[in-house]
Amino acid sequence: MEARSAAVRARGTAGGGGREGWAGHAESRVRAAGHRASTARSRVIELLGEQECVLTARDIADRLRGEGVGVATVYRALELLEGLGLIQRLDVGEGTARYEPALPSGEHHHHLVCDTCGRVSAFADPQLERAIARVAGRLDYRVGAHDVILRGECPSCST
Amino acid sequence: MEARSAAVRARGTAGGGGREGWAGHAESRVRAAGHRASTARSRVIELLGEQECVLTARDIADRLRGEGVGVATVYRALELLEGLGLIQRLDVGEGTARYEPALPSGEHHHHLVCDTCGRVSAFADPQLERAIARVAGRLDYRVGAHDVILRGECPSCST
DNA sequence: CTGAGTGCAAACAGTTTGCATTACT
DNA sequence: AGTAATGCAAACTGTTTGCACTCAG
Repeated sequence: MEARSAAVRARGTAGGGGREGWAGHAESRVRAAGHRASTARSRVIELLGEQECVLTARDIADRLRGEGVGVATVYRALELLEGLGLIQRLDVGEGTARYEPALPSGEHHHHLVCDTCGRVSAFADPQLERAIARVAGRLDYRVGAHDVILRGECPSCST
Repeated sequence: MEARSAAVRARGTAGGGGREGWAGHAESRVRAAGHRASTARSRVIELLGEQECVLTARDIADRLRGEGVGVATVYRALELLEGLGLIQRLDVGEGTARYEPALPSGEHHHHLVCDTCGRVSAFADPQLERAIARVAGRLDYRVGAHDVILRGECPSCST
């Protein structure tokens, strides 16, 4: 079995991959929610859409600073996108939040964090999802979402 | 099925519950690792042992300030205890880490976070553990630990 | 005595917020 | 023109660190 995220290509604006679709989708949802189409926010969406793996706010801010986009704007954009359910925040515990596009299909994955290099990768497993759904049903709790984080050593660090 | 943590009573220094055992265990492990038995650190351990649910560093610092224990010491104690595997850090994403005793038996649970009141509770589920073990085995990754967080609305908030 | 451990305060990192300015609509 | 959105810088929050002092061994 393989870590799913690796299968998603980061392709700039060219290809027809799933993420390009996401950026467009996000843009129109933001529009539909009554927000203006500002360039700064579009850059943030674009960047998130191009990326195959999770990005920190700092990653985004650093790469957009050259284009005159400020940190505050990045955070505000992320806040908006998260509020609309267009991105998902991931907290692996090093004090820095990471963000990734939430696919409209609802299809999602979970994360592997390397204790050595800190890199975050992704995996998906339907049986795990089923186990979670089952336990969520048992509990006296209205469960709406879930995160699973596996920690250990990635292949390149364990050599 | 029930949220397990609720079954663990917080009983001060009186009873024979599992956590009292933990405090003693932790204290001797710290000793064995070559550290002195300072009062401040003992207070932190004691407090963690009495508590039935996760505590933030601030919770601990606030409650120990009266006894002259400083914030830095709390963080240093938590760092040490985590390094020895005696406590487990939990990050639910609001920027504040939470800590709870790690039982020597290796027995552990996962957490429910209420999106409304922010309260954190616990649950355990052997089948979920099995599902995680299975997926961990499949992946090309040396998985050493895992966290599962379910988010939603707790019974008292969903009324 | 000696140094591990401490408390305080200053330093830090990530994130949020106030406000004057910019630029979609 | 009107106002959402921005950029900057200052404010905040949680955590870490430098340093002189204390107390367990």
